[in-house]
This record gives sequence, C-alpha cells and structure tokens, in this order.
Amino acid sequence: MATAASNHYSVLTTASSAPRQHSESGSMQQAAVYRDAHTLLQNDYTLPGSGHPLSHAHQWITALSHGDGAPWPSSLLGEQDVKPILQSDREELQNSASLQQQQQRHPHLAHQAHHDARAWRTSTASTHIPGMATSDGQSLVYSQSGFGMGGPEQMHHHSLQEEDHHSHSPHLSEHGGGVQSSLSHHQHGGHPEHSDEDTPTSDDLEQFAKQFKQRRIKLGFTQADVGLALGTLYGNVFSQTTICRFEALQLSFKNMCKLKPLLNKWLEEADSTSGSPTSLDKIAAQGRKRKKRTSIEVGIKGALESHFLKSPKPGGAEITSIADSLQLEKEVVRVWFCNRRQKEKRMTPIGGQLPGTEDMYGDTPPHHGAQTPVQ
DNA sequence: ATGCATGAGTG
DNA sequence: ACTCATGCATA
Repeated sequence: MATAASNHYSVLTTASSAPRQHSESGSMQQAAVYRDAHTLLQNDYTLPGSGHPLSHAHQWITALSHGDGAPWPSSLLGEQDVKPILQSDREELQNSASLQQQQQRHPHLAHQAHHDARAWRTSTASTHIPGMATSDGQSLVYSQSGFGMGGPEQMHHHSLQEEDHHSHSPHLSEHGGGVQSSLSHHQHGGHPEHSDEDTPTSDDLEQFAKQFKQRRIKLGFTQADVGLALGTLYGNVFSQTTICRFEALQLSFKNMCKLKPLLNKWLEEADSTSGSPTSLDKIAAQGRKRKKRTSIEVGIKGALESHFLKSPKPGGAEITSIADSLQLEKEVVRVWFCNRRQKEKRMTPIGGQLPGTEDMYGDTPPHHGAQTPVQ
C-alpha cells in the first residue's frame, strides 16, 4: 500500500532567512534587495489583471506566513547534490525517461526551406561557434565576455513564435508549445531594425539549455549551486529541480523563456568568476513541513493512467469515485491528475506519444487559434 | 532526475 | 477547482 502516512506536520515559523552572500571576490556580491525582481519577472507574462485574494484552505498546511513582506522566506537548502550526474534513475515504467535530454521538440515555426517534419534532433548538430551569431535578429547576448565552449550552435532563428501577446482569453491556456505560426507577424512599426529581446524559439531554448548544462558542468557547479546563485544575483532563488528541468526542457515554453535570461546572466557571471574560491553559502534548511510524499504503487498508477486516458479531467465526483476504488485520498488523486496534465504540456512530451494532436483534451477553447503545443 | 505537493493567479 | 510555476523529498 501506499505509504500514505498522515502525520501532522509541525509548522515551524518561517524565520527570516538572511540574505545570502556569495564569494568575496568582490564581484557578485549583492545582499538583499529582491522581491522586486520577482514581480518584474512575472510581469512579463502575468499581467496584473486583478487580484483575488482567494484563500485556499488546504488540509495539510494550515498556517504559513507567506505572501507578505517576504516572498520566499526560507526554504533554502542546498547541500547534497555535490555529485555529477551519474545516476540514471527513473521511476516506474510510465515512459522512457531515459530519453530526455535530447528529446523531440516542436517543429513549429513557419519557416521555409527548413525541415518541416520533425527533423529536429539537434543532438549532433552542427558545430558553430556561438560568438555573436545573430547580428540583429535576436539578442543572444550570451558570451559578451568571451565564451569558449564548443557547444553546438545553430542560428536559424525564425522570426518568432509567440504566445502571450494576445490578451488572456477566457480559457486560453495552451500556449505550451507556443508554436503559433506567426505568418507575417513582426513587430515592425516603422523601424527597420530594433533588436529587442524577442521571444526565443524552441530551438534557441534547446540550444541554450544544452550549452548551459555543458558550461555549468565544466565550471563545476551543481544544479543546486546555480539555483542559489540566481538568488544572490537577482533575488530569485531556484531549486535544483527547476534547474534540472530547465536543462532537460521539461518546463513549459513560457517558463523556459522566463528562466533563460536569468540563467544566461549567471553563465556570464560564473564565467568571469571562474577562478574564485567559490564559497558556497549554504543555509540550513528550516521551516515548513509539507505532506509526506505519497508513493503510489505501480499497479495503482496503471489504473490512474487508464482513467486518465479515458477522461483527463475528471470532475469532483469522478475523482472521488476513483479515489475510492483505488483507496487513495481524493486529494492525492486530484493532484495526480493535475500533475499528469501538466506533464503533457511540457516542452518535451513524455512517453512516446505526443500529447494532443493539436489541442488538449476536452479543454478545447471555443475559438482555437491557440498555438498547438507540440503539433 | 522525477514524483507528488503547495500556492498564486484566474474563472 | 484548474492551471502553472516551483520545490521538497525521494528513487
């Protein structure tokens, strides 16, 4: 059975975490001053439409000082993970997870004379020196200080590929792939050239992710280190998980776009301070307890899978019924479905099956026009 | 590296 | 109640 141990989680007071400081090389030393950066970032996508202070009472965590002065008070942890990637871990058999890292991508992009089909597979792509590829198309600013990695780099950026320009539709949500063939879409307004930070293409993201990982490893940093470093640099701390997912392109397109600039910046920093003592400050983890991770047995998972295939979005009643038949908590089942759906929206699809052919399950908006996530 | 989980934002 | 960004905990 699942180790669904329903314990009580002692809610510790979220002590204010001291701003981390980094090396004393006198370069990337920045104390506090975040929390603003966060907003700015999100600003990019989530426009302040309104604020509904909806309070959701969750069963497990009841009290949690959050969302006030301190955005992400504690929860810093960093430790472990001092080892390079060596393990080829994987969960059950839900899919071939070993394929990640160089999976498929979306073709998208209505570019001509390019591989229309899914010929992506940049794996052993060409070997171009990054340098300053694009002279005007995009601002691939990485490597202004002189890079040196011999990562593959292709500069076949396409005009663009957007997703979040049109206002939020009622239930628009599929922007995952952000494929949207933007035929004659350009931001021209009269200026012949204006290199603004346009949205990277899926190709760019893939390339960057790969390159990023290479550099990171060469410099001897772990994913966790990067996550913390981002915190000291910008104030946005990220976990090893997120960095990992970024490298593996396991985030939504939008999310990838958001993180790229940050990681890019880190890369530059790390490059310049590659000779510093790298004093990693690790703060002891403290605070918040969360529900223990429920382990769902493979058999149960299979059953859930079946249900998922039938109805990806079960209603409350159905969830209850499923939970009942599988002897799981309703909440667990609900979350499982949420996570499952989210997986389908990642940049790199799982399994061997592409998610929707064009739209997600019953969530088809009235007027599509949305971008097919993975086509 | 990834599964299960939380919470903000949105409807 | 769902989506989406993120992460703790764990394999």
